[in-house]
Amino acid sequence: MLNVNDIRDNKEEYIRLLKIKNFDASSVFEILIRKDNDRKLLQQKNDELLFKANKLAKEIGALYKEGKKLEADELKAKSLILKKKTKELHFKKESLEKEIYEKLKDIPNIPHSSVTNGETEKDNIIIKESGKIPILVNNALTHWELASKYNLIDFELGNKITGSGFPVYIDKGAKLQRSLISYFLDKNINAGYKEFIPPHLVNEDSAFGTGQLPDKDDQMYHVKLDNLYLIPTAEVPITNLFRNQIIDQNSLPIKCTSFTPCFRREAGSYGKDVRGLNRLHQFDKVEIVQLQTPEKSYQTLDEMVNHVSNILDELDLPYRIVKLCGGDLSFTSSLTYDFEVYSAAQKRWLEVSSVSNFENYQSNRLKLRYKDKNGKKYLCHTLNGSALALPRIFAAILENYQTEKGIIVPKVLQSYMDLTIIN
RNA sequence: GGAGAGAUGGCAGAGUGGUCGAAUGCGGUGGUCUUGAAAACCAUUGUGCAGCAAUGUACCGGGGGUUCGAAUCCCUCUCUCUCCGCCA
Repeated sequence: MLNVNDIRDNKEEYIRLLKIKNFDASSVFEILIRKDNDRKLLQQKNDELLFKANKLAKEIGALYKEGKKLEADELKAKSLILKKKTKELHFKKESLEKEIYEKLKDIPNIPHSSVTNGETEKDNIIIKESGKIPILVNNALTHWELASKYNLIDFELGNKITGSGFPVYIDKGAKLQRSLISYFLDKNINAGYKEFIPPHLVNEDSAFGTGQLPDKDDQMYHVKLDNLYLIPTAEVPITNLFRNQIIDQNSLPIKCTSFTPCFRREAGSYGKDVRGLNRLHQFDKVEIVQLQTPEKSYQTLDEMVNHVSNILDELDLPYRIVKLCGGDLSFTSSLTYDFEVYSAAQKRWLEVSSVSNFENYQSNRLKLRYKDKNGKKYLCHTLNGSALALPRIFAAILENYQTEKGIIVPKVLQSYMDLTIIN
């Protein structure tokens, strides 16, 4: 969520930048600034009245002690009038604040100045391509065919016990999955990230803090009886670890990593690119999260992008990094780089990571701040990315590493798998 | 699921109608002392909002109420803990 003071200070620039996200902010900003000015006036007036009322109350107390009951009763009458007025002002202010909030929550985050115009993913900019696309055997199989051929994943069993989008990993499939998780976590920990295993269900406050509520509640699984939500990503519990905190600047950046399953209803996306592991309701992901000062957050974003690149290099998968255009950028992000690996049998690029800087859009809502040497408080910048999402990496490994003899295990995974080929 | 207790500043913990934004201890920060450190001593140390500032105002789990005046009384919600039961 943006805050009004920033909007007031940077109005024209914000309007210009939000156009890149195809959001016309000019009239909303006018309304917001006007309402906020009204709010300030109300605050001043109300404080003044309360000041008087507080003073009267003290005087009344003193008079009672002196036994001057009559004079005290006179002041009481005065005080009652004041009290009535302050109550009125209080409610006015409250409703004004609510109106301001309602407007603010519908304004997307300001894109970074380097974000380009564009409507859809077609307008994204490929900033790096790496690795070479493998030449596959003649009748190369897709990952779902390979998964079934080598009995690595049973999609039918998942249908039986839950429904579509809930695969069952079996035997070497399960081990490959587990190896990838361990490998990713080890890489992240070596890069200075601290590992967390958070709860997989979160309360309303947490879902609100990272912005899934109030608007995206239909994308989360909801446990009604306890009013808890299954996490759609580790970002939710991990970022919320720091909700309502004031962090010492010296302890920034804070770097966290976490492996969790992710649960997504994916309402409305049925029937679209959903074969095999391409789109699931439950999938595993290793996430990285950083908290950083505004001055260094873009440096940190680059660092995170390099880190993810490094993992994909080691896995020897062909990938490209895409910088999202304004139209494709998410509501809450200022700048996002997507990582896509090439899945050679499907002949498709699959998104496996999305690394974003949210600047203070999340932290404003989370009340996540840091304190500098002089004790001044500022909102943190929050960043996160996948390092990495499992299913599509799994898919790409099966497809790209397939040979007539079986699926070669990528070098860096061999020690985890205790195996060099799946056949 | 049954019974009970509780929610106060970074933590611990006092405070049952005015002098309480809140004692005290621990912790943090700064200083004195010291060659340095420890100890000791002194000072300082919550957050939001409004204001250039002085300052004002709000906040003692959330919401509502009583009162001239509420951390303190009443109502309500939420959460936490303890014991019993069940169970990994």
